[in-house]
Amino acid sequence: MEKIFANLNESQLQAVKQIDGAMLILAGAGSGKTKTITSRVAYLIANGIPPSSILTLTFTNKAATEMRHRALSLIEQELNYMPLLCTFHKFGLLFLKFHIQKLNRSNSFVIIDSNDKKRILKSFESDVPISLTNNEISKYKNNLISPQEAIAKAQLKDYKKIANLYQKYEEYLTRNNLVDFDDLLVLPYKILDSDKNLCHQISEKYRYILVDEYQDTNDLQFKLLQKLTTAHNNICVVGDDDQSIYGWRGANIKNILEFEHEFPNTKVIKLELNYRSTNKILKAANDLISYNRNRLGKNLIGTIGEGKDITYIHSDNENIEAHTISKNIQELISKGVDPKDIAILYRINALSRSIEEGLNKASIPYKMVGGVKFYDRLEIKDIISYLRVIANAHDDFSLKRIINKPKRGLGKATLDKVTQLANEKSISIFELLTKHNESLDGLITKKAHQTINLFIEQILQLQESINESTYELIDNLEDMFKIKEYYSLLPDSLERVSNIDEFYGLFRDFVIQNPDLSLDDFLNEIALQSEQDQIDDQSISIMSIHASKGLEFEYLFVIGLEEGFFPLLGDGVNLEEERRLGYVAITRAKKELTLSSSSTRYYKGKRAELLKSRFLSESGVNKGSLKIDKSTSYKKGDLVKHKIFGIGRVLEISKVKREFKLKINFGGNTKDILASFVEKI
DNA sequence: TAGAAGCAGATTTTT
DNA sequence: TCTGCTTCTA
Repeated sequence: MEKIFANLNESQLQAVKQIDGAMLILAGAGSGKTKTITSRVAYLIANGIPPSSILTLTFTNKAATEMRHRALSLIEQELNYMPLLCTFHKFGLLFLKFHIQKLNRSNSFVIIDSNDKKRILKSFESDVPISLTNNEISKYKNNLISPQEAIAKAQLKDYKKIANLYQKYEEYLTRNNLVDFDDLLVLPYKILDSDKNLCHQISEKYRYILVDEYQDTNDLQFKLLQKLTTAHNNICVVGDDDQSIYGWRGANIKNILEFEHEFPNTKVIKLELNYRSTNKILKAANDLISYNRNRLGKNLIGTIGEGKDITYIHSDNENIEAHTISKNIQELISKGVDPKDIAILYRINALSRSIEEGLNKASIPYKMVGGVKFYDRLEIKDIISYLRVIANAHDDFSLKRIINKPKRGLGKATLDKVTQLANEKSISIFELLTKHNESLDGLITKKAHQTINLFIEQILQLQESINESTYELIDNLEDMFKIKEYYSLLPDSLERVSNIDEFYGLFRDFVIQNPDLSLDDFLNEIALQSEQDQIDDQSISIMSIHASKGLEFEYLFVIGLEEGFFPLLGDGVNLEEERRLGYVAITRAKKELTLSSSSTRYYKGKRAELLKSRFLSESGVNKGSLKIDKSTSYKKGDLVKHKIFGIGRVLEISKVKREFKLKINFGGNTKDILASFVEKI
């Protein structure tokens, strides 16, 4: 027990020691959130709660892994049962493995990732943009709206189309026994919702539920938690409303703001002591976030001293900015600072280019976090597609991806004909090629037909081979299709081939470590795995602010503090969420923070003139920057000045998400403009 | 069928 | 400006 309590402050101790009931732990940045949650798990077990009745849910595998390690290091007794500590999605996967048959589906399903989803949608050939369709389908699913309901509800033409695509997509998934990320939460919810007994049983099983990063839960995750707590009220959530930055993805900040109302007798504990940053950095963060209204309210209190002033750099353009920052970083490194303690953050990935150039010129090695993910790489996706086809030959989608890779002379023309015929017969392509092989006669060239037959033969052979040994599958696959050889002749061959080797190694490891699991299991496992951020020990890191969440750096640079870039302005932008992003960015810094802005920036082929970000003044870093007075109000008839349109008169004032939108008449031209873009004169 | 040229579109993205 | 995808041509 002493080991568990060691190094916990009073509020942390309180959060750890209360076993029963609902609890909301508001954990500010750097306040020892992980320590608290893992100590709590250890404490529950030390108090005789069976590990099997504790469920801890996180958002990332990384968080889950780290917590598992830390919790286990605190648990002193021998465990014959590990407490389940995993991501929401993994939990959904485990649940579906046992219960998906309640929906009349087989548990040999395969998980598809968001790229696969887009490709499937694309194959439906619609004139509605894929990204919109993709998002809307996700929304439908998360709001538990069925395709039929969506079709019935749709008013606009495009939405009718989207609703139809949604239906097609869902049919495609069930037909191919595929499951997307949304399904991993939606389907378990549906099952629990329709089967009260099972719901009660599961809730009884997990009598103690902990949720990490609660501010990022969406409506469905909330509903799922309600189901899991039908038999009790033992739910402990940890989060920080000020760090809610995934609203655009469906995370609902209301979940944390209204937690106390949803779960009876909630005990609220605030962790405000910060063990990460200097007081100066914390003050900037506190000042900035104080401009938000939609928050529970808390302050970060420093524990490690004043520290240095925040540095502010303003440059004429992004190249000078990159140069200056590179120089500063060189200086830090020459003073003996470890490069891995340095990071550069930006709001949008497009800003990385100039910085990368600057770093390259200065010969500073860097690691870009959150670039192309390992499993998203072309060569890896190809091999995964091979494995998928071997696991489930009716996966048309994967089959199409590999049927001409390596090139075997099966082009678009052939493939289109085959696809069309399969569609006509309402069977999978594989089925067409095996059972109705003769129907291809005359349809495609003789050569193509022969090639297809050989290909099918090879796939069938590999399918046979896994019954004997999964371990050798990879070697057989490589022997048969020479994928490495194919990639060794293409650009970036060195990297690609080494990626392939790494993947092969991963596969073999998995088979050795999980001899009972099937190829399906392997595929599902990797679908849920994002890249483990292996931050290179040798180099500094550059990444988006989103990607920096949960990380910390001694020396931190945040670039692009300009109106329009950060905060990003435009359609559907939520200024408070932008501000929370600013808060997340600032609170990543431990020792020294540098904020940087530029007067102009090349973006989408144009050089844009920019104003300094309001966040600079709100955080007290640059008083002279654009200051948006909380009390500034416009009246009809006020004269205002716009950088481009010049002087105009306000005709109308409306409010969009806490921002004022003005209708302004510029010499006869009427325009809608956000108040932050004009100056009152 | 495979490369070359032409063209739209370009926030953030834990799973 | 740069990327990734479609269309064009040998």
